[in-house]
Amino acid sequence: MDEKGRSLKNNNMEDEMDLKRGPWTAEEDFKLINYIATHGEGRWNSLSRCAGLQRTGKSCRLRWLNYLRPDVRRGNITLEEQLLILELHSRWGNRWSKIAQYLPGRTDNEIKNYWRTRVQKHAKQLKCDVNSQQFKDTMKYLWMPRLVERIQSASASASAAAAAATTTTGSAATSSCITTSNNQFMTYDYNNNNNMGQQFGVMNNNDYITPENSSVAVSPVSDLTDYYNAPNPNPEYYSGQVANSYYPEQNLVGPQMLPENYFDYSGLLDEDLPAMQEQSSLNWFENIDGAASSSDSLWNIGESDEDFWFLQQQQQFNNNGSF
DNA sequence: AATTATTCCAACCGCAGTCCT
DNA sequence: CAGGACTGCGGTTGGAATAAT
Repeated sequence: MDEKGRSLKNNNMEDEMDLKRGPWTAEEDFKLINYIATHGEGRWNSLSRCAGLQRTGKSCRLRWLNYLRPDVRRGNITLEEQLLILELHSRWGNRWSKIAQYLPGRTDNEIKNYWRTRVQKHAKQLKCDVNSQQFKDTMKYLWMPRLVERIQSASASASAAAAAATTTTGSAATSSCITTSNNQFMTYDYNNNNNMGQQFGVMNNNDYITPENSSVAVSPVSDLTDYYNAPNPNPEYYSGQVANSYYPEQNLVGPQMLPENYFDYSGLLDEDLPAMQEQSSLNWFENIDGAASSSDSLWNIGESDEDFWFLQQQQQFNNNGSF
């Protein structure tokens, strides 16, 4: 047995050597970092030997990728990251590495852990299977809109604070926009009290350029309120048929038909994702971190309140058969 | 304060696909 | 082309930390 009490199955020649398992020591980390700094990564088995580590190549690779790599982003998963994880998981399922590609600095392992510990926990609390339609609907119609609401709330607070700090006397923001690196944006219409009023959509950067012309902004854009309130140019945009084309695995007809102004991610297209990746970071995550820190995680801080709220909503759903 | 339960996450495993000789 | 080595992925485990009793 190893340090963690696991049985040591020898499935290749390397394991028959006296290789170390279990937690890495600082000395081992140091050796690995130094070696990679000099020689680069890859060829993990030989790397392990050459670096003087009594570890399998696999173990070295994992340690480097999940922990030691300089661009590994540590700390709580932000609200925005949670939102993206939920969205991408609904799209791709347990394709953790694929999902991780769109959360710069986050590892597949971390996302997988997040899903198992946080999301599955809530499915358990609701006494439903994490893969059930009920839970998927709950995520789509309750959690994700709720997350957007919280994100917008946090960004609105940040904007207000920033405005106060600069003693700017602009008009009151009635809506807020988070733009991403390319042409993704999330918006919440504060004139619409319906939680389902949030949307994901696509706009060109030409349409909205942030004050700093940065790739990202969390800023009041009251002048865009009309834009968001305007009838959608494509009426089918919100139709069940269109929704079904984005969520083909779900039969969104009848009682499961999407509510009007449902929480729509249709603007987040697969072909947009590589562009997001190219930006090397989803700056909107970075930008909102400070603002979101007070409500760091839906499932962390204030968790009991969220749980209560969530269970209430779920109960309502159970009573009414709809949200 | 002590004990028990729960949560979190680093590290492991087996498997499948790819690369190399 | 075959077979072994390597790499990457998703699933699982178990110990440390934290919360609840």
